[in-house]
Amino acid sequence: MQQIMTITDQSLDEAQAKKHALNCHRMKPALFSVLCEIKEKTGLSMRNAQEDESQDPQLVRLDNMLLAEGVAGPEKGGGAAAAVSAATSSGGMSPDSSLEHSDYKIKLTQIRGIYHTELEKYEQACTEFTTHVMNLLREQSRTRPVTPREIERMVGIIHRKFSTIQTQLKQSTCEAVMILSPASLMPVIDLMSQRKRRNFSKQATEGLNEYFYSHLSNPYPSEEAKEELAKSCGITVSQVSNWFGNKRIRYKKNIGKFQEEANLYAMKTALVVRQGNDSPHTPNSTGSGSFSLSGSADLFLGVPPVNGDQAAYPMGVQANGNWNGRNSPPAGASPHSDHSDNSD
DNA sequence: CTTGATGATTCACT
DNA sequence: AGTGAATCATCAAG
Repeated sequence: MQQIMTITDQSLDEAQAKKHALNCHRMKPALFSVLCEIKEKTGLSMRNAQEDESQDPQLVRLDNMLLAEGVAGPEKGGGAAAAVSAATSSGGMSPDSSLEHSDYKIKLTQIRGIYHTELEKYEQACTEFTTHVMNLLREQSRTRPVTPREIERMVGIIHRKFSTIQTQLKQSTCEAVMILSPASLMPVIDLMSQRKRRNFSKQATEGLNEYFYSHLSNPYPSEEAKEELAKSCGITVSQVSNWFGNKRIRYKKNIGKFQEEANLYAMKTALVVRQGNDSPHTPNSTGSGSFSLSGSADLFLGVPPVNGDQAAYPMGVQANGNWNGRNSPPAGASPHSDHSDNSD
């Protein structure tokens, strides 16, 4: 036993020799059975039987994003040259905008290249390390009991450790692409000053607006709804909160201005509802419980386009623009305040 | 450059 | 903690 414990202190050759000697030692079978017994008693083999191999949601998200940005997916051609040709031959684009685009494409290709070489390195290192550990364990199984399940578990642990590295790689790649993509062209200096405000994508704004106007009587998404929106729009939950905060206040300040937009989204949502079945966003959080807004509850399709001045406001908001009973400024008009929910 | 739009931040309130 | 309101900072169009 002492020989085994001190084996790591010796030189490699010495250790190899000693190992061979130990393997052939007459006491080896006895030692093996003793180790088996110890193991059984301590219940080591039973521990952590559950092997939860669920996919990391963050990794999935990053994968999707990289795929969408064209960094992950299948290779489109051969490097920067292909990128340039792709940019120049991509439909009817004006010369300078295609020039800008080609620059962007080149940068994207660079990122893509770095990403792929790093990913390759990562995968190689991972498999190398895994096989190394497996070999070690197999080797050890000659002297101590090692079940296949244990090897499997060890491999799982290694993979999980490595996947954090992978996540980091993907995350930084995403960041690089994000910095690159919005303005198509951006000096590298901007890496330092990330205080810039960037508009959300059209898709994101549409998603947010859809929710806002289809919940106009109570545009306060729950935490759950915020998360869902954040996911579907590719922004963070706090950005969703910011957006709704801004939207509520700006809507309230100038309802007339938003009338057109409101009608547009009401129409849109009505169409979706009419087409039935699961819409991409959360069902409803109006509190009224029922799902019955087929053109009545929150939507206000009947309102004709108002030109600037106030005529018929959506029922969600009262004349002074209150949703809740929150601090209500000098109302003056009819204090018809109640829960504006369920406006039918 | 000006101006309006918009995302973020801050502060007070409940 | 969530929100309204004011404000700041940046973007984008003219």
